[in-house]
Amino acid sequence: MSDTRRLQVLRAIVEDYVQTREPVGSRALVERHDLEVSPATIRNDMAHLEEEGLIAAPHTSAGRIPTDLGYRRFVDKITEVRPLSAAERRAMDTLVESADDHDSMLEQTVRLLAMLTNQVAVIQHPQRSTATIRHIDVVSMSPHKALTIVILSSGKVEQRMVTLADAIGDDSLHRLGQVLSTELFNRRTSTLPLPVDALISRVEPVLRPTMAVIAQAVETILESGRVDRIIMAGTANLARSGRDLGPSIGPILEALEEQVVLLRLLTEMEQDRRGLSIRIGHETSHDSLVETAVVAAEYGTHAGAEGAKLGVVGPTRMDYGSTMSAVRAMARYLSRILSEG
Amino acid sequence: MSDTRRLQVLRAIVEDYVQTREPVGSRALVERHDLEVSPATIRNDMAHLEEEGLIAAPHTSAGRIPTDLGYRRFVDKITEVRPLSAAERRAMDTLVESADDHDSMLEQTVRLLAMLTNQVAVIQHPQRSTATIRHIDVVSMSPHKALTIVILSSGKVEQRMVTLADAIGDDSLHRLGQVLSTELFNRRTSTLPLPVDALISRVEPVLRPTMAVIAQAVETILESGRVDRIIMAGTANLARSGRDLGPSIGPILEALEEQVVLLRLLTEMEQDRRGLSIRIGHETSHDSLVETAVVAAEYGTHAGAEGAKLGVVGPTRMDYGSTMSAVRAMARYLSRILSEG
DNA sequence: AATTAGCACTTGTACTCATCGAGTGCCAGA
DNA sequence: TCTGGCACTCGATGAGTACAAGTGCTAATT
Repeated sequence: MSDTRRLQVLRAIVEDYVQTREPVGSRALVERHDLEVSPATIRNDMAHLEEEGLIAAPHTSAGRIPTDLGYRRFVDKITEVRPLSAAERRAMDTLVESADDHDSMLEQTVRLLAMLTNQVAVIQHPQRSTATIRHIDVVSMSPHKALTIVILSSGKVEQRMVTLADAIGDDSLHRLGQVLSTELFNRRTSTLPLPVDALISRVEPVLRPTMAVIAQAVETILESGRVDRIIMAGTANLARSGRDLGPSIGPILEALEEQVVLLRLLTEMEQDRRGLSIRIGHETSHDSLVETAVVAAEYGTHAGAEGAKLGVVGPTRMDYGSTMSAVRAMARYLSRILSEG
Repeated sequence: MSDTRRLQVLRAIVEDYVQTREPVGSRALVERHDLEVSPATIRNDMAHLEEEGLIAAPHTSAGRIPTDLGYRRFVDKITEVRPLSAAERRAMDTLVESADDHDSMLEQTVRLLAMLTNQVAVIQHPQRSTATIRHIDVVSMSPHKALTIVILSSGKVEQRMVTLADAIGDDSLHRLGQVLSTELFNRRTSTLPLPVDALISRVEPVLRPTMAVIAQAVETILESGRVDRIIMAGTANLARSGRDLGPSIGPILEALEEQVVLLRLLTEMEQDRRGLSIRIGHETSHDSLVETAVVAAEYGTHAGAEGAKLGVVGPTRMDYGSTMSAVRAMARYLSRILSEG
């Protein structure tokens, strides 16, 4: 009773099903793959696999399809992470050229990932906790409006408009910015609250109410940096693989738009030894995602530090091999670019 | 031959069809609306309307459904822009609270609009041509990296990372920022190219190569401001109204992700006397949007100036009355907030 | 012990055919 | 100008049938 053949059968079932999107039977299996045994033998193996819960038959007289568990074993034990094709690598290299600012970098990345995988791609904004304050600027916009701008070591630029009680001149505002810059330089964004009183005492009395307002704004900016965000691309691909997802693409889109769900999922997911995190079907523990799988990888961190993830969301019936390779390559590529500068 | 009754019939057909999504027949019509005539009379009217191309029968023995032209007349001649409900108004008022920076303001707006209308909402980033430069900052990020930041009068903040050949100190970079700020203050973003040579001559020789790089970055930033962008929300709503759009929601999503299409469409659309722009079905002159309608309105401009638009995209079979009112109210509301500061 | 051939059985799919009902168009009459 | 009546069209629905794919099991084979 060769145990290895069973795995071979499972592999064949997954591959065929992924390709044809139809339940696969014993006859077709021996024909398409060079298993040197008869259909009857395969049937026995399939019966075993079914007992183990790795495959299931939608109807008595239909072939078998992999269960979530079946995909899981396939992913864990069988499939190899495929190397990237030349074309894919080339596509990635064009990315760096259009790398303007930090945000659009992420945006380009997620688009490319969506294109490469033909699926919905998502990327998490990097956690900001390790970033430090690089510079703070206060610019007058109108007599009673000022824009507070915080520049972080990660290259991210945050802004917030504040309303001032008094009309303050451009110069004075600018000075406030300088004070804030000096006082808070290199401070971790995660260490809150700010020493607002100390900051206020650094400026002459007439500016103090204004300083209070602006320090408050800075604090709000830093505060808001804690809630993560997600960028998404390729939702149209969802529709394309619509047949795989039943008529239920509505709920899926909703779940994706509801960034909270995805964020929690992404942060919960733990990387395996290959540097990938995968959740299949019910493993997502979210009802509207039972027919989808999430493949993700961390980026931007050197071993250990808590990092943000990027990945794709697609039907459980997806080509795991190439998806996994694309996601991992993308994560590595982005990490490299980000660390380079 | 009361012409007004015909319009009444058209209105009834549109309203019933929008509500029931089923072809509406003469009998149902007289029952549901208090037209004080017999079905036969209605049939005559319908025959006329069909001749005019306002309605059509999917099959010989089915009721009628409005054509694009029918919707068009309905929108132009019949429907009234409904006032907002109290709940809707309340929802809008909560918006201003979460109004952090400029970008997230737009983002919140488009989300709210999507929620209110249960449709896909889009918003165009404001044209920047009338904006002026408010402040420019150069911040050192690492020995050979600097972040160039441009703050515009519209409240928008743009950034770009540049690589420096020489290692330049924080102070020197800051001075470059000051020079740029002073020289370019209040300059229109649309007047390019920059007087790069003049700028360079303003700083001591040792900083000149650096200034060249940074001036170039500023120019790139201003340049890129010309291409508009679109923010979208509520794509999940597309799926919900899937039955109205046939199985074709894939192409629609693609067209929406392809921002160019939508951008051109939005800018082409002209406002009618009610302050609304509407394109129905084929009027969008885009194949994958033949089953959709776009309702948009300008925002952020005081009479005449070229402005950006916001709007929704939904099935032609939509509730035009409430959609129109929501879009217009949203545009006005946003305009007010933006002008207030 | 593993494999195979054969066979009865299940069940979803495709197809045909008849029926039904909603709705029309048109004509004749009010 | 409107209305009642009527013949006609055509999609939807449901029943019945044949078919094909695929299984599980048993008995024979290696």
